[in-house]
Amino acid sequence: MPKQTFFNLPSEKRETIIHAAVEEFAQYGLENASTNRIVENSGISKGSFYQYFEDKQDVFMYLLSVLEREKMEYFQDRHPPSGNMDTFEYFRWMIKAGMEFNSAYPRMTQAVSRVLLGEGLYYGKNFADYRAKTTQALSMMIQQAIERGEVDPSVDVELAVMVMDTWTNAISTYILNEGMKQKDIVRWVRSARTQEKIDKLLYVMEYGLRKTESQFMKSS
Amino acid sequence: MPKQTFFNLPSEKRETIIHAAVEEFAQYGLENASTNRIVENSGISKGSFYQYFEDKQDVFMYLLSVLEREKMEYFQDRHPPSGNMDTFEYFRWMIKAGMEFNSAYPRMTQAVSRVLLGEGLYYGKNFADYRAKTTQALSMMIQQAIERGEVDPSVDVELAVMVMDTWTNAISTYILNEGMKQKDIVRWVRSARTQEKIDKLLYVMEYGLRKTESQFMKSS
DNA sequence: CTATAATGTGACCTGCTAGTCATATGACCT
DNA sequence: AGGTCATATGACTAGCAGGTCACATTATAG
Repeated sequence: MPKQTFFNLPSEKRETIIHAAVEEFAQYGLENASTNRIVENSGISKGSFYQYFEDKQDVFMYLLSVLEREKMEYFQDRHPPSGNMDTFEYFRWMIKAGMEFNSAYPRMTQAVSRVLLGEGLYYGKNFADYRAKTTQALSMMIQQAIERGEVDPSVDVELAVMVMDTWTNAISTYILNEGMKQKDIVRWVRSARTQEKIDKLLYVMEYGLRKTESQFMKSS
Repeated sequence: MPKQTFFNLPSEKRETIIHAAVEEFAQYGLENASTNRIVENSGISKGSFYQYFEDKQDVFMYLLSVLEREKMEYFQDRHPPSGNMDTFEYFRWMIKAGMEFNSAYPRMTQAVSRVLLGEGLYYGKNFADYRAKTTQALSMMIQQAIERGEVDPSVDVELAVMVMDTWTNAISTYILNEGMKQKDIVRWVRSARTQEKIDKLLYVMEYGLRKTESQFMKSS
């Protein structure tokens, strides 16, 4: 938490500092953010910065708490349309409200999610070519599946690619991170438990994809 | 690409260098990797490093190409069990083969995917508490849905949480990255096209989740 | 053996970082 | 007025980064 001196500041000055910090984190993430640049861009001195905060992590944690609070307020102001919703309707409503919030505070959200979720899987600058290969291969797979009659021809190919790509990456990340905790990673991957878990994940994806659109059209 | 001098090296020395680089990237990612440390850990001099490579990005690109090549070979050696597979069966087979490959070359894969996909959404060290809140909320949502009879009671709660969490993050990342390209992000988020895209994504997820396990049991 | 080319080396440069601290400013109280 | 305390400052330290370069070593050819 920031020190008391920070909260004693006139609110205008506080906001200038927060603004500079948000821009810095949005652009550079947490590790590569520079206190020097934050200080420059907010027009305070180096010494003052350390009189307000412990370090840059302290600033970030404060941002996180501010965003959390504002999001709570945002959600409370916009009660769900109907009191007795299906859980999935409720989840859908939450996602939509979240999107609205994100687009209302884009830089703030970007700063936080850049740190929490990384640079974003789909938009790394340098590796666009490399990623293009993957998405193209997936795209061809889907098109083939449509030709074979395995997938509804009205399916949005681009969307299906995003679904499959997301799951490929999520599973890969899961295997690496969870697997590194095991003493024998190969054995763990081949174990019935792990295989079943992955099968279920893929089944959820597959079952959703097989007949998306025509069902979707009916249900909406 | 590395310079010719690198390829002239005895293969043992080359592998030592590659090994050190893999470890460095796996631990620190690309931006925070240190050439000094790579040099120390591989027992070569600073000057030599720059006689072999342009810079650390050059090393990484080489790693990427090596991994790509080895993965190709790995997949070619293990032909799919049956020639005439359903596309989803094929995708499932590919994911499984990918898992096998990852667990056979864990550090190498980790190094590359740490750079391409970020630190991994689910395993960032510092924000475990923060993320726990989200997963707990989702967990309660699923349990409630089961009690209400909206979701099959045999559903694996932990798995459903992972599905919902993955999509929450994927959508959030998509909105932020794609939205920042628009001149009016709020308008873009509210547009029929964007809303429909998100609806379809959520529908794929929902339709897959609603009746996962009992169907899964039948089909496997 | 000598001459030439290729490879190896680490001290050194510049530029950045996080964080400190002696000093200066100004507000408020007696 | 003098005294006290919170706040503001930026030069400074120590450390690490990427990258260079004059020189040392080794291999190859004549």
